Amino acid sequence: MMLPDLFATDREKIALDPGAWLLGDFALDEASALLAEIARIAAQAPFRHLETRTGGTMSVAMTNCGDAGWVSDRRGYRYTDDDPLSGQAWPAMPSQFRDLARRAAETAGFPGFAPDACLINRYAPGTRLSLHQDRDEARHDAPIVSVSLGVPARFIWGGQQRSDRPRRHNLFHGDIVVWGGPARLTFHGIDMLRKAHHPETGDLRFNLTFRRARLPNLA
DNA sequence: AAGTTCCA
DNA sequence: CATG
Repeated sequence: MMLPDLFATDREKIALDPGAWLLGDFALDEASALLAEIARIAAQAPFRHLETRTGGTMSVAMTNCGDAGWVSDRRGYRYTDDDPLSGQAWPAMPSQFRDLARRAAETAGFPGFAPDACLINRYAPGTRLSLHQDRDEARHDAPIVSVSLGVPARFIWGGQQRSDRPRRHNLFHGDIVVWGGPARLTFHGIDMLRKAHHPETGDLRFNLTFRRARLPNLA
């Protein structure tokens, strides 16, 4: 509707910046199936709280699927082929994930997106993710595709410099944000999650973040 | 600073 | 107590 995103995004396509779009409700029809896949992945590669280089602990719980998974520990940030907890490869990326990410990217003007990594974030009440860039990927020509599920959150959308004043947008169950090209390294984050209830996730929010982490980006 | 704490 |  004409009203800003107070309660729902209602399949709007909102331009955040050149190369950055909020696709309201884009994944709504398949959200239940996505949550079921998350549960299957988490049974194999459990959610865990990663440490940062400086000894802090992230409040967001994370796991991954795909050929590469994002991890943080006292050595820093990087992508790994295997889950450090099990020594086994990360669970395979479900074809539904791959297809959804490709369609969302295409809708945002980035055809041919072939993600090889999907970071899965789980937010409980009080969880936050402070302003950062996604810059650990081997190439930055592929976009980022971010899928929101469950309890709504306040998305912090900054600029190309950390000092740029961020704007904020609500992200609801089924919304997707895509950013690439000139927006690929935009600073972003999530405000502290407010306690709320969603019929499919209880008081939790899940986020799928698709990236191209490794070199080949051929279809 | 993909962290936490403090303070206006 | 919420926000920056």
